[in-house]
Amino acid sequence: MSTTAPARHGPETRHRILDAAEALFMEHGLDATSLRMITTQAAVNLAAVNYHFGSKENLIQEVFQRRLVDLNRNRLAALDKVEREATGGRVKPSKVLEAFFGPALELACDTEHGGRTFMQLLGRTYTDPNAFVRKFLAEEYAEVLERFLGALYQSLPGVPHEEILWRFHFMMGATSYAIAGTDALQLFAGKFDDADPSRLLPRLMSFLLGGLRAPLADFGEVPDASLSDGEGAKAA
Amino acid sequence: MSTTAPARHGPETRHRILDAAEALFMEHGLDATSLRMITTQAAVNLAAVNYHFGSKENLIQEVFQRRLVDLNRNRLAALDKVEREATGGRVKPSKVLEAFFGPALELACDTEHGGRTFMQLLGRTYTDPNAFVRKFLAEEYAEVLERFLGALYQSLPGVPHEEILWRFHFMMGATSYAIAGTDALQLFAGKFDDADPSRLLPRLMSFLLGGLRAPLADFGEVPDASLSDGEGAKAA
DNA sequence: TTTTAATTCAAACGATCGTTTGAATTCTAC
DNA sequence: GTAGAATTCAAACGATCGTTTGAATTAAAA
Repeated sequence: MSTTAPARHGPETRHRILDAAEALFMEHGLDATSLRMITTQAAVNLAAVNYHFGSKENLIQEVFQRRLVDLNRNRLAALDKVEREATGGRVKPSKVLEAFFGPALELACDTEHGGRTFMQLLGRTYTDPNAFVRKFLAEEYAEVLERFLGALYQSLPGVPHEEILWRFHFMMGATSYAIAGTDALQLFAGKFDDADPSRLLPRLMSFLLGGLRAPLADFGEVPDASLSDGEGAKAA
Repeated sequence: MSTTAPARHGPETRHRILDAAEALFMEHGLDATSLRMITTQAAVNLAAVNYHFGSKENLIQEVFQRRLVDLNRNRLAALDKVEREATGGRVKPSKVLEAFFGPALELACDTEHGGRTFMQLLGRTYTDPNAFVRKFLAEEYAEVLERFLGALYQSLPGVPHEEILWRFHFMMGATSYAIAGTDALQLFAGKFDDADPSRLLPRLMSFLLGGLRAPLADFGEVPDASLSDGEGAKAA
């Protein structure tokens, strides 16, 4: 008994609130989810939220940070690995994309521990108009975005940075929708035979690489080599 | 005077409410926008909303329908034109995409009559978890989606329909984010030198075509011709 | 002008929201 | 066991929400 953790209620209550909030935020949205819905599902007292988190806004922030810290750390670690193993200091664009979108899709495949739920929530939160949500999401992504954009710039020499920026924006959009919209958007309802996220990765990666390597629009002829990395689009 | 419309208050009040609602829904989201905010900005009485629209839900629905009816009619007309002018009954995939995404981006360029505001609102509403919003959006898109998917199937013979479905999903995601996220998402804040929507169309079209024509992921070698339409990606 | 319908208006309704309070309870330390 | 901090709890707070009401005002019809 002396080795087991003391039966303090605090941490356990916090976790139950975070889990319930995550699921309900995903199901109904941030605004439409009340603290009473959360505390009821978590089987804790209503006042527990303000006791442990201070406010609903802080709770929202912790729901996202809990997962985003790990996700972005995995992304940076994957980028480190890619750059370390780069032949001749030249990193393939496809490897950079895999380092960024791979960990996200991997988390989206985890249906056991709520990873899928969270990624669906995150995808739709990117466009949340709430000022405070946008602010802390921007802060959470600042470092990762800076590193990956720099890596893409280096891996695509000669391509204007602004074009890369736009295409990375497009890719984040396609990915977010692919994850968040699978069953959230009913437009394609009944059309997808398998919404299995594990089959999503190769499909999406192929699409993203095709988009990244597409000829530039407004500019003159650009050598294909500068937009290609010599590898087929059969992503991992 | 006899030729001018009678100075009835009704229609004018309706329009002012719809315009104010559209702008505020875009700025704060559907839930976070109260009827009091709307009627204050529209300079009409609070009860006018329930008098003219019945409920907030009906108001939301009319805000979207007012623009979507025209947008989707333009899309279908563009597809009709493309199919009519097709050489040998064979429609190029790029033409189908232009018929779908062109009118949307065109509307997104209209900053004078709120078209841009509406398209930003629409883009983020695609992932709204509200059940009733999803339902009427799905109804509004059902016919258009059916026609364009059929056109894509015909224009890409040999490509599994499920793959086309996924890629169309990816394309809608990239487009929605490109429009809705330009200044909604602060992740790229200060990085875009020009967020001019008119320059967005060629950029986006090139990206989408590149993604659509990318080699399939899980399947064996597919002849390039089946994914290409012989035209460069320098979209209109 | 008189009648009648359409529209606007100030005021209030009940419900729900996030948050706070202060006492009751549980755990930790001495 | 006792003191003291940590946590839980039922209850209430003020604010805001969408909606309704019924009278006042305006427009159209007679």
